[in-house]
Amino acid sequence: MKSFLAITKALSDESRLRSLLALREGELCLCQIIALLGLSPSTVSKHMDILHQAGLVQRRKEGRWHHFRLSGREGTPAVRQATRWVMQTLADEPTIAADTQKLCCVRKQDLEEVSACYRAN
Amino acid sequence: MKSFLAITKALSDESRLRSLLALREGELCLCQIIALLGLSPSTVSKHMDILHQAGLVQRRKEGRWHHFRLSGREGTPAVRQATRWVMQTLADEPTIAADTQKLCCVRKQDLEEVSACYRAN
DNA sequence: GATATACTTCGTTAAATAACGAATTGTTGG
DNA sequence: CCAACAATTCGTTATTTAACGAAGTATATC
Repeated sequence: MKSFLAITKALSDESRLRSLLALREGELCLCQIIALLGLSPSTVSKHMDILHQAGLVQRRKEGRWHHFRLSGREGTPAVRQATRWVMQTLADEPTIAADTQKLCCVRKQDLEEVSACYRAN
Repeated sequence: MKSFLAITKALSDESRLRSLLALREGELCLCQIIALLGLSPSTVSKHMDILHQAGLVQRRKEGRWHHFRLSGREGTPAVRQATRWVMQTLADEPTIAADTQKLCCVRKQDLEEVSACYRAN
């Protein structure tokens, strides 16, 4: 029950849903998610921690950069089913379509560039 | 997005999850759910309203009694998928098993009896 | 029609949550 | 070693949310 509630609570925030959907196309660095959401680093870090605690995403550290990806096979059955549900239901949302656009640009940049960009704001 | 968030928010509270699971075996009257959860009528009424707004449950009024049931075929695809997920994942939870026991008794009583019981507290 | 009763609405309070910036941690490169 | 920097932790603030009881609404029964 507790772990199930961790999942539903993780899914009940728009920024976290957008982050999850953003990972559809593959791994992203925290700085890229910060650029996408336009929120402060501390806030985004917390969001990703909540998704990780719930088991919805996996993390990988490579030097200064922290990468996140969907749990996929590593997830529990509940997580896998939840992920399928979220992806299928939200894929056609306007917000998500816009994010996909934006991500397309973000992915082409160096990570250095991306973080320099949000530091400028 | 808004309607999806309505679902995830509705699912991110233990009392509401217990209520949903309780409806697995069929329709229940509000007073029966009050008896199950042991919360005040106003609180339970609010919980059921949140589940209804999210489309997860349907309501039916029969005189003084308000009955609730799972949306089933009446639900959107997102609702149906969410419901399957919840049911499959939580079916074996100890809390839910205990609720099932309790419900077994509650269902045998008259609705009159049931509400008299929580009014006593 | 009056009374009891099932539920809802409203106002209040306490706890959880999202957001931020400042300070801190850990890593890379000079 | 030190400066730059990606990310986290911490403390604060504003908003949301769960819970309750009191008052209101609607329905059955006398």
